[in-house]
Amino acid sequence: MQYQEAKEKFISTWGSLGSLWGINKAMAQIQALLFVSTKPLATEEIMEALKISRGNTSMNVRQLIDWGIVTKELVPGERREYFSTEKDVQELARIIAKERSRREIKPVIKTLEEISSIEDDGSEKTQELIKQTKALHDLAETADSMLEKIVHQKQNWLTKSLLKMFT
Amino acid sequence: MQYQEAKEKFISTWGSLGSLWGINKAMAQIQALLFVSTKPLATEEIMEALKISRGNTSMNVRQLIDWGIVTKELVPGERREYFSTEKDVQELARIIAKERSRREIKPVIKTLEEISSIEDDGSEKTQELIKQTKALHDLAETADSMLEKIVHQKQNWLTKSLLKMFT
DNA sequence: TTAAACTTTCAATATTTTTTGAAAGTTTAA
DNA sequence: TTAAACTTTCAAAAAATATTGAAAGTTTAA
Repeated sequence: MQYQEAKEKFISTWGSLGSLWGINKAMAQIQALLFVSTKPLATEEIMEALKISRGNTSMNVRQLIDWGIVTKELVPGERREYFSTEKDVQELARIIAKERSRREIKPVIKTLEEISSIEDDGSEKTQELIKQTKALHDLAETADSMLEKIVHQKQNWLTKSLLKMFT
Repeated sequence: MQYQEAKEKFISTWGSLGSLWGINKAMAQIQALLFVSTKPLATEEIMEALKISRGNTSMNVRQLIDWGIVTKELVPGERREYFSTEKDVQELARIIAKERSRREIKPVIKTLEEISSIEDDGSEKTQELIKQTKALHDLAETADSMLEKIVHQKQNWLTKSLLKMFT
């Protein structure tokens, strides 16, 4: 496998993986492209490399910036914007974990809380609903607080956590 | 909020959450319905409750069985099949973690391994590709082995792991 | 100012994913 | 056997999601 092939394979693998971490294909591919690029890229270069439209590039780059994964690089004397992504995988993982918690897990916890606190009319089905939503609520809270604590450790959190956990 | 409303809210919340753990809406809704049901349900009852077609019900129940989340219950003297889901949330989480690792993380690790082991021609861009895919590969491996170890702990793994990790 | 060089927006279009429903398949009891 | 009671399959349709591209907007330099 040569460079070009390997690079394309990486971008497409990472792209189709987008759904796993909750972003769309183009967004994931742009991030992948920047991730292995040796220098910041401009809109035009991204369009060219991924064969996607200007509009698509613009919107998805904006979203990546929203997520805090991509930053604008201003090159002195140049008008156009260049983009680069966080290159440290652990930092990347921290950002993603934090955003997913905020965007998805937290709202679910809130909803489960609401549901599990409906009035208990004593019927078996109501009690089952309360019991099961409470159990899920507790699981979600535990998982989220785990995520949160992980996210607050900066350096080498994953490795450190692993060591603590299994020694 | 009354029982029926609460139940519907639970099913729809859980359903739209499906994407978070990698399954489609109908599948997640069926699981949610069974999760708060006080007894196993037949195809007809699921169709009725979720207003989905027979074909859709059949295929998604089958997938849930594939995942190991739902089991057939044979009621003596009845021909039709009844279905129920794992009711213990921790066991549920274990099954999901295990399946996602098998279906998604493991194949990605393999691909990253392939890409990061291309021949180093000495050029800057090749070295960057190798370096970055290696970093992702290592992160994915660490995360997956963490998941794997968690998954092997049976009782109260989440709580136990948390305690170990943050004390 | 003006206009060139860029970025953003969004309605229309294309693509992907999910769902339907009717036909085919299977199982069981008589 | 047969036929009733069920389940599965899958091509077509619908729904959801992503993408395009041209027009509108913005910024900068002269």
